[in-house]
Amino acid sequence: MARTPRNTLSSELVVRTALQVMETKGADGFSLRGVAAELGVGPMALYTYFRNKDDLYDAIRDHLMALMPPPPADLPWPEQVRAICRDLRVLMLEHPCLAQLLASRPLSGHETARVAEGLLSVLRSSGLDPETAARTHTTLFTFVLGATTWEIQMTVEQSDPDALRRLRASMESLSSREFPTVVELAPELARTSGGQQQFDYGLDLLLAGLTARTPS
Amino acid sequence: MARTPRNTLSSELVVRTALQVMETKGADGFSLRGVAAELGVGPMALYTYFRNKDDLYDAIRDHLMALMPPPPADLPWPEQVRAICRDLRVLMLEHPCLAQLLASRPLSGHETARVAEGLLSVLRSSGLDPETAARTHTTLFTFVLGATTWEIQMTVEQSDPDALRRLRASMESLSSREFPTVVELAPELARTSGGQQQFDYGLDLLLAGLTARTPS
DNA sequence: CGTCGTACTATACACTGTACGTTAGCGACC
DNA sequence: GGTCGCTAACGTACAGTGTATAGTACGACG
Repeated sequence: MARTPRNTLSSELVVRTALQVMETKGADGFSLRGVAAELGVGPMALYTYFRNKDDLYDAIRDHLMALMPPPPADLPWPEQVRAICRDLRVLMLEHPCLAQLLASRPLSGHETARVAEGLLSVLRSSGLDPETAARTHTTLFTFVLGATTWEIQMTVEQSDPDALRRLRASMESLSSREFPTVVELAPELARTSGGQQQFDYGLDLLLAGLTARTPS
Repeated sequence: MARTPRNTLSSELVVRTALQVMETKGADGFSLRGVAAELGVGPMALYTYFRNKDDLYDAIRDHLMALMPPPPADLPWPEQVRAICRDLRVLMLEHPCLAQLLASRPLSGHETARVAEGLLSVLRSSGLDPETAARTHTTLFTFVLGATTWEIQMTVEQSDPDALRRLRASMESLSSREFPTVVELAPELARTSGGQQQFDYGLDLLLAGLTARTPS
């Protein structure tokens, strides 16, 4: 057997390859065996560097979070918050698997902490007390997570013509007597869902509520 | 072979059993073979009623959405919105698999439309124009989805002592020089994340932003 | 040069979803 | 009442999955 020489692997290399496989085959088509094959290595070789698949997921997540730009200084704090949230959305859109990685596993890792530090310190230095800062952080994070996850979902779905056709069919099967508002607004919902405008609309609502409650 | 008599199955029965399996074994331990076994039937029997696993997922989702209570009338519209969002959160907490079912598949189905109709009609009759109503609906839905998905995630994680221990370890490994705010607020984050209070905090921000922009 | 730890391999197991072809129970019709 | 056809449920099979366990050869170090 043409045994691969030792020390050709490293956790860095495994993570990079895993990420590449994820972006190529999608998060669903991702498998340890696929990564191993890409590396020209047996499936069990990965277990030298990661305890299991979830462990590798965590590493990929942190690898992606490293791509988050630093928060822009020299702006009023609501604008800084807005920028961070937008940056996270953009990163998730560029790497759709990130959405699933963030939603399905608890946060951990150095780079993830770095991003949290950025947002939390802005909130704290804006005058929010510790509890409110923590609550606001969680609210903003889960908002971005939910909104962007949904946005990705929609765009994936609309790129599959078969699924799109079935979705249209199920929409048109709705009685406009039973669900008048849904039928009326279906075009609006389809048109507006997704996109930066939709995201900013929700983010603006949150920030408006937030600035309204902070003492001047 | 003791062949089971014909017409012992029905889509209703399959969905109910599938839901039961999901709540028993968790959404991850769910499998078609598990459902079939529970029904005392071969795996392929399910394909008479559902085209594939995703199709069954959609049916389960709609089955759960049927449990959403009707929106309470005779309240100012922001309170109606609040009630609907809270009801959806409660339903998701009672049936944790619902979170994944909502996040991973496009919406469809009769009961799902019923819920959407409830929220949309409140928004419309509050005076919002069609586009804003649609945007607001999407914002509220994705907020509830993100916040509650995260809440479920946290509670699941905190019930697994092994994962909890590793999470604490990774928290304590953070340098308080590099991440002072994260370290400072870690207790707050752990204490406040999850729970109705956290949910209501975010919901209040959204509603405050919303009422601030509606012409009296 | 010998030895030891470990990075990688091989094999195996218990699963998964589902494509394909078969069979038998039931309702309907003669 | 007997027969036929439809189709619900079956059995088999395949290509995958994650990972437990045991083995093997290579690189570094004494």
